[in-house]
Amino acid sequence: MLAAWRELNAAHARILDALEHALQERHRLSVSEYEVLQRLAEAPEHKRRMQELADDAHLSQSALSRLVGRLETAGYVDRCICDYDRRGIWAELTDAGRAAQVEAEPTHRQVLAATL
Amino acid sequence: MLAAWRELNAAHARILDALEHALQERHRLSVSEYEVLQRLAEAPEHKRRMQELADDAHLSQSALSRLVGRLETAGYVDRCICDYDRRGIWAELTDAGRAAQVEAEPTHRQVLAATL
DNA sequence: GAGCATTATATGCACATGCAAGGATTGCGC
DNA sequence: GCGCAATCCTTGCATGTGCATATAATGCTC
Repeated sequence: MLAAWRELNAAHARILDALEHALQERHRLSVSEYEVLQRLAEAPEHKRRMQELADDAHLSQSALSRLVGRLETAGYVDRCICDYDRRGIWAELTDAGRAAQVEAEPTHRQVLAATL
Repeated sequence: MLAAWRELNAAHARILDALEHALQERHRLSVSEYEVLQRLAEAPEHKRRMQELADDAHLSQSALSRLVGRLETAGYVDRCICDYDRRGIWAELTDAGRAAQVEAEPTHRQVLAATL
């Protein structure tokens, strides 16, 4: 039980480290940032609610809010208000954001292939 | 490949969160802090070099240095200089530290049993 | 043994994260 | 329609983390 947890932890740390360094070095993206771009790329209309993204990325609301803020500053994402529930916010991938995700995808895939 | 990584990530996040909250609530310890106490408890003479502990906990040197600083402040660990290599530092579990680890162990085990 | 690269740890700094609180909107009960 | 709890997001704050650097000790080369 303890051994299994330690193995899981070790594998996670190893892969995350490799991803983090490769994505940062080659694309100036953190793993969480790339993960959000990827989820948006998969989503219908390239849109997703903030709370859904937080769940996807295993982040708190506040952490995700600031992460999307960074992506917005970078021009990768637009925030727009949900029509039928004005509390909600859609994060929507821009063309530049989609391009960045497409560019980073091979790196992501290669690192997984090498470490998983 | 991607799916496997996402599953690994999800499992890790779920278990880590549960451990973090339980250990914090019941014993005022973070997961990394408990992990270090546990490794020290397992070690011969309850002693271990800083670098080894950093590897155990998957932390950077600096993060581990400060973590041991916190454990020292709490009275759970002593730092002592290595005789035959005066650059090296042993972190040594105190009686209070050992007691804290023994007290927290059931929590750790229960959470793993419930989530793993 | 003098100089220099290497190893082991600590610290200044920047930053991402979580928690708690705030502000806005919705929906439910009456 | 009014009040009030619940939901969705943002922000102030404290803190843990990594990177780069500083300090100290070792060992290697000549």
